[in-house]
Amino acid sequence: MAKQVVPETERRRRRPTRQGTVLSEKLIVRTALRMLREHGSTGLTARRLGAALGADPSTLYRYFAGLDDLTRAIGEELMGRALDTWTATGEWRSDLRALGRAVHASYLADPQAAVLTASRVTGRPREIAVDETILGILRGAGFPDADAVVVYHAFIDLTLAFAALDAGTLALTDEARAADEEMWRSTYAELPAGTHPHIAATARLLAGRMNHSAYPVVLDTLLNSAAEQLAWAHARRHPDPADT
Amino acid sequence: MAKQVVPETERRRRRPTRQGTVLSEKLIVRTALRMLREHGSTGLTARRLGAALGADPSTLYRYFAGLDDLTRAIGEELMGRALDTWTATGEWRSDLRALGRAVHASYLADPQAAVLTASRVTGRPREIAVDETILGILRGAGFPDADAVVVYHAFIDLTLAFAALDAGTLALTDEARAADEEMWRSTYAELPAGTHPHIAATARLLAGRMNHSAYPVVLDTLLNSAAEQLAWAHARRHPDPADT
DNA sequence: CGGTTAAGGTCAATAGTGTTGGCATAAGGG
DNA sequence: CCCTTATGCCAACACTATTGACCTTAACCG
Repeated sequence: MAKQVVPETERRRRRPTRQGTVLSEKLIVRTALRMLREHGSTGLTARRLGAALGADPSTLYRYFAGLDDLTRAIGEELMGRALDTWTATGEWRSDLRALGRAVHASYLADPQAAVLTASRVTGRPREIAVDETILGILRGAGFPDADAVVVYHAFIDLTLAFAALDAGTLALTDEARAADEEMWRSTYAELPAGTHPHIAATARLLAGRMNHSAYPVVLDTLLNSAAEQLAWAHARRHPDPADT
Repeated sequence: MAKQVVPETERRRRRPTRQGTVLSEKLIVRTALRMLREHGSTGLTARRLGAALGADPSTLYRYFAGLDDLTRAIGEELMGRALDTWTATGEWRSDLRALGRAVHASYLADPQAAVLTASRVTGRPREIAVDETILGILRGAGFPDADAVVVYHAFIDLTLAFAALDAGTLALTDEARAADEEMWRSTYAELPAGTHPHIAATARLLAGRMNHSAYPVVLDTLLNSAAEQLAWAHARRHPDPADT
């Protein structure tokens, strides 16, 4: 059984569960997100999700090919949320910055889910929509296709990579985070200047920095570099007589 | 049992296993890396590792507090390998670039292990050594402490984030990768120009790009930006009369 | 409406997982 | 050479994802 999953759009009969709830992909994904929030990034199990839905765990396999498939659907949901909070202004740089931050923020809003999904390509509609949007912004700004593709690649990978990394620290349980911070204080902050002069000298500054994400800083350097690249490409096509 | 683990340095008695092998932290970590390479990033299990070592699975708990602890030790091993392949030249930019690439390469050399460890801070000696080295390069180059900390933070997070992301695609089993690439061709490459004009227009270029890592490109933009920052900081302290 | 079909629910079972308490044996210090 | 105890093994527990068989009932067609 459960070999083939009926696509959500062709689903016809909706039999209520023994406990009364009527299932749907959306309900399952939303419940899964809640489970992740409540029980941590390893707390999403078929049994637990089934119990929360008032359904047998095996029922999930009528909607998803496996937990892996469900995971991709969760990622798609996060991408969709990011796209929904974003609006275009027409200025390519601020549009890209806003879009990157929206994706990053959307993942960080559900860190436990982000940990599971950020490094996976889903190939689902809203993810494709994000890609199309980014390429559209770049090409609309005048980037030659070859340059647009390079910037697009760096932009999307950078954003997802930081989403995964930053979500990782947020997703720790309170307990684990406390242990981590304690570890930090007891090792990094206490290193003797004799063996580790540079860490010792900057320990105070480090403590203030490491709590924040480096994503905004790196994103801006990428956008700056892209802007220069665009200027060159433009100059090459419309040479300024004063430059010769 | 297994509540407290004896530190490797204080280990005295080494009783051979029933099948003759003599255990050690190093041997366990190396064997774990092999298991990951052979069986994928989810293929490291206590039972399997025990079998490969010729020991009972529970014996592992005499060496590590849990599989989680073992995972951190694996990350530490990858960091150490990166540091071993790197040598300083004294030129801060090329040193940083080489170090970043060494870490990135070390993780990608064991992608399945990298997936498990790249987003975790171990706090172990060789990881700290890498941090100390980076800060040393930056401060030695003349970066004021505040700037050095910002660049350090961006540098290390960028490197680890891309290591995790890029390892993720490399770590897929041949089967899963084939499915992924097929998915890519059947969705992205086939999107009609009507609904997704920008992806359609650049599909060929994208296919060539997405196989490579965006890390080198982004790393260089970060180093360029840092160099400018350094020039400004330097100019502020030694104003050039010609600039006024 | 009434009959038929199969979607979509449940149940039970399989083969795996991390982890721990209890026990035994042999290594190495005194 | 004896004693202690570190370090190995065994058995058990409470989990996990997933599947095949079964059964109920929703929805379509005449």
